[in-house]
Order: sequence, then C-alpha cells, then structure tokens
Amino acid sequence: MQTTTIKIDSAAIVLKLLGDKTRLTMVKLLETHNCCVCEFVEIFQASQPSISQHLRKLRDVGLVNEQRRGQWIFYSINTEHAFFPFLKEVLKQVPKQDYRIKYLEENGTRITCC
Amino acid sequence: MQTTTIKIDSAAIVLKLLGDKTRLTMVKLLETHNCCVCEFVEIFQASQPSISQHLRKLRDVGLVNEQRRGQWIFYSINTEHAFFPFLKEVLKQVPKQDYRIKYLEENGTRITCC
DNA sequence: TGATTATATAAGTGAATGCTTATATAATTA
DNA sequence: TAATTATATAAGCATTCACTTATATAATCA
Repeated sequence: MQTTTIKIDSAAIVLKLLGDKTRLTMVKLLETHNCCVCEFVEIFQASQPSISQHLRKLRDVGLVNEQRRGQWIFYSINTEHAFFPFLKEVLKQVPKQDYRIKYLEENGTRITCC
Repeated sequence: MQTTTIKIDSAAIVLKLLGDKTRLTMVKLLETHNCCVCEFVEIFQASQPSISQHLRKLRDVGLVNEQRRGQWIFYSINTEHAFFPFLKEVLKQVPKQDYRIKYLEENGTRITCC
C-alpha cells in the first residue's frame, strides 16, 4: 500500500519532467542518439543556459547520464534507472524526432568526436 | 514534419497534466471506476475546490467527461479523445489504485446512485 | 600562454501552478 | 419553501517554473 503510493508519486514526478516539450523531445532524441549540449542548443534554437537547465532537471532525477568527451559533454539515457522501463513505454507513444538529427547533419552542426 | 511537431507538443501537454500525483491517481482510478467529486474529496482528503480544479484541467483538454446524476456529477475517461490510446499506455505503467475505492466502500462513502 | 569554445551555475523576473477562502448555482430533502 | 448537499468558479497568495543575463570553469587552439 505504502509502496504503491510511493510508486505512483514517483511516476508523477517523471511525467511532470516529461511534460515539457523541450525535455520530452530531448529524451526522445536521446533514446536513439547521444547528444551534447550545443547540439540541443542548435536543435531547439534556445539559449545555452536554458538547455543546460533542462538537462540538469533530467540529470537530477537520474534519467540521463552525462559524459565528458573533450570539450563536449554528451548526454545519454540512463538505462539503469528504476524508471527506465516506464520511460521507454512512454517514449514508445511519442513520434520519432530523428529529422532533427538529420537537420544537424545537413547543417554541419552534428558533433561526432572521439 | 509540422504534424510531428504538433503531436509531440500535444503529448507534452497531456504528460504535464498527468505529472501531478492527484490528477494521475484520479485518471488511474477513472480508468476502472467512474467517480464523483465528493468521492475524490474523500479519497484525497483534499478540499472540494481543489478537487474541482484538478478535474476542470482534465476536462478542459477533454481527457475526461462529466455527467450529472442527480445531485452528483460523475467523471469518466473520454475514450473518444485522440490521446486516449496514449493515456491508456501511460496508465498501464502506473500501479492500480483500486484500494482507494475499497476504502470508500468500507467507509460507506462510495456513491452508487441511479 | 592567451583567446576561443563548450558548459554549468547563480541571480533575477514574469508567468503558471496549486492551494485557500468566499461565493454562486443546482438538486435534494425536510 | 427553506435548509442542506454537491458542485463550480472567482479571487488572492505563495511557490514553482522556464526563461534571461551575467559569470565561472574546463578544454582546445593559435
């Protein structure tokens, strides 16, 4: 009973995080492509701090991991997270956003270091 | 492209609505039991206006329907909503909340009119 | 080594959110 | 018909949110 209560509350926290179009799109993209901050800045045409702050929220609950590679910091989905299966199922319902990666590639702003 | 953008934005709006433990629990309950406002007041030990306002948000985007039966207004899931399949899949990931209905029944506060 | 690039974080701000209290309306009951 | 019950809604308020600008740090490059 208590466990159930805790679980649905945690689910609400995750859904709240996903309830923002920028973060939802980020996570959908990360499902298939690791991305760095500057790629997101380009994709969303948003300021760098704004993007960093969205990523921080995802990182704070552990849904994503960060990994530095050279001057870039790449983000990826944390598949070890207790809510990863939940996240996966939600993302399954969301349309692919791969065209945004294509845009980067055509744009020459896709980062493929190391 | 445009369609895809609109869809993921709409998905984010729905997820944001579900990203509140009260509304998420409400919708999970409504998945299996139609409920009236006073039942939610009892279940969540919340004020009547607070419950009404949560239901209004769900109603405003059309996720739930309301139907007056005598002095009560019963809420139900709108299975005709474009996002109903999406909602259904999300709810599938959320633990059942039926024990809350049992609580009403044992409590004598379950409304079963008409 | 100094300039540049990529990133994080802090502080400030306006808008949105979820609650409260107060009030209005609709149906039921005495 | 008056009182009660169920509900909606409006207004006010504290908190949260997503953004901005400003600044700091870390890595790379010239």
